[in-house]
Amino acid sequence: MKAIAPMLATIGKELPRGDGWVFEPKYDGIRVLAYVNGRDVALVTRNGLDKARQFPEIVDALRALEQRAKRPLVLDGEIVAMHGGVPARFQELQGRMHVTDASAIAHLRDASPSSLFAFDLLLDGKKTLVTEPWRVRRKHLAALLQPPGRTSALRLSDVGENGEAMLRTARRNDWEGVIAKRADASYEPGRRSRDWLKLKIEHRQEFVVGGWTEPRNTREHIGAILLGYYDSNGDLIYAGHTGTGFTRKSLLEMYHRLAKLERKSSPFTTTPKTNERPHWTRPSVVVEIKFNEWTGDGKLRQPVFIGVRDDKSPREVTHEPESIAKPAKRARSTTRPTRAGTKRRSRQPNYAALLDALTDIERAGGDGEIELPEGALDVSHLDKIFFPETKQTKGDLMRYYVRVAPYILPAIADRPLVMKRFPNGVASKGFFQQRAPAEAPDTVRVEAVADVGLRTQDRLIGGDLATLLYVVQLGAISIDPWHSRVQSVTRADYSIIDLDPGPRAPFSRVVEVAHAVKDVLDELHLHAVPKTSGASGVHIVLPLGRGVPNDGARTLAELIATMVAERNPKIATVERSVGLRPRGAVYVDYLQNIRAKTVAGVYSVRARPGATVSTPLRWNEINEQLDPGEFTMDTVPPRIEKIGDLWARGMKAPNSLAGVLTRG
DNA sequence: GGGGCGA
DNA sequence: TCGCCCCAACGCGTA
DNA sequence: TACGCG
Ligand SMILES: [Mn+2]
Ligand SMILES: [Mn+2]
Repeated sequence: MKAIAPMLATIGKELPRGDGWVFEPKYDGIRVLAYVNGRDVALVTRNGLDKARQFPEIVDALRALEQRAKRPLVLDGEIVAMHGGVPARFQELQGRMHVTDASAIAHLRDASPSSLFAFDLLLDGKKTLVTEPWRVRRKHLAALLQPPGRTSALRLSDVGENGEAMLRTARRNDWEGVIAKRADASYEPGRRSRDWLKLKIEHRQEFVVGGWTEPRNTREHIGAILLGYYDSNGDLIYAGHTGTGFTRKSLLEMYHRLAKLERKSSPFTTTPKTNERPHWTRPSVVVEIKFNEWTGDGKLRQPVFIGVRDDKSPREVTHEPESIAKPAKRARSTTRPTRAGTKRRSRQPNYAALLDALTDIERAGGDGEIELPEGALDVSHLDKIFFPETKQTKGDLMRYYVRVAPYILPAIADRPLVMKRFPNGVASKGFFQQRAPAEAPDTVRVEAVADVGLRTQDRLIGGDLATLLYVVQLGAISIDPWHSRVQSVTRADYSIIDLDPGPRAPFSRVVEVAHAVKDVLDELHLHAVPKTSGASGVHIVLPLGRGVPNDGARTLAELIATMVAERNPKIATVERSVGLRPRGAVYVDYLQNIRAKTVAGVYSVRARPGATVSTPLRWNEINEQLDPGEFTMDTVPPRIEKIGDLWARGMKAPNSLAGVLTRG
């Protein structure tokens, strides 16, 4: 098949007036022409690269189309990352653009699926459609893709006649913009035509990277990349620099990419002055940049790195004219001045005084400093609502952990902590953090913990009050400790049977399975502490002696879990495939007993409405009346006062594994 | 929540 | 000074 | 060796 160059759009400055225009979303992905015949599928980018290998699901869909149509086809469209069944932003495609490893491609196909949104048809069998008006081509395309697939990797692009409405939808859904097309226009391969208008609602375009600057402080590899575009004389004009928008990974990738291209002299016609020491490169990497506006002197305001584009050649990168975007409005600041907190002195942890100090700080504006046995700790935003349903604040959470400190601290002593942080409360999205922040005060315990490979990673280690309250200050709601201690991360000191109710399993089913576990434990002469998970499950935890490797803990849990599942196949399963589990069964998960895996620790609050707590139980409390929702931040401290620390009591004596082993 | 970064 | 952005990633069982 | 799972 002969290669065709795609038709290109001109930047539109306003919505075109008059009839005869149609409007499509500006899909935010990779523009490709799809060549399909009985033998082959090619997905050719504007740069002439074939991306078929990277997007097998699209190739399969096109093959299936060819099987039905039984004729060669050439489609024009955009490869778009899909997120929850709807088109996502270009960033989501990043991970797939450059992958060449076959197994990685196969994995990504499901992990981050993509679709080809077809918006034009250039060849239909022997019939060339490029000279036909858009209207006719669209009709052929729609007929070809009948019925329109909604879940497939090949979809018909949206189109509408109402430009205003399409633009509103675009703004609401955070699209990049809208493409206006003349309904009676033919397809002009390779031309940037005025019959297609690109209406951009945000400032975004490609730039050529001409170098990078040294990082400052704790930043790694690269401070900022230096950006430019070509003017009509072929001069590379410096347009600004940006260091935001990178993940740790994309920053490292950019560094590797640029380091290979380093050269002595600046590629810019006029060498820019940079804040940090510059490194110059051959101008061959093209990046997509989002920015607020062009400044008066032709620089970018607030540029943000979006991704690398290898589907555009550097020479194509020019200063694109303004479209219909307006500079984003500055959001009003919501922070308020900080106030000095109450300072108190104590060598011993004086819990009552600490509770008072936290209350004072919360009432006095939320920010302050507390005095702990390990030293001072800054806290802030204690008045922020973390649990909207119950109106409990970050201060409430911190006071809870102070109250249970005598019980939770020994339980997490020497254990690496994984944080799931919710700086804005349970209603907003949280994020995991493994690494100890570089800026952690030296009152908190940070240690270099051996990784799986030959490296180490700085992690927070539990056991003291400063570290506990520091992670809460960072927005961690639950406390998630490793099953092993820093002294010996390869050896677990407890083994966990994790009862996870399936979607249709009531809590009473969990109770039944917990009983079944208890029966097996009794038979094997093992003892364990049951606790609510704080969510909808139960954890049953067996203390181990020293010297049990992680896989020993797993094997023990596996043995018990398997026996439980075999004896109670209707209500308990160890089947890992969700689809194969019996309806309403409880998943008896023994696979949490693995290095660096965590379950919510004992006495940990969970990031769920109601601030429920993972609470140790007496076996006789596990009955039909048990309601895990009763154990909350408010009810657990008085419960401990009343019945004591069931965890410490139950975990004191390690199990003897002799009986288990002799059993075969 | 807090640091790096841009402006 | 403010606004924006990032902040993880793997071993296992099954086929 | 790949895929789904937590
Ligand atoms: Mn669980
Ligand atoms: Mn689980």
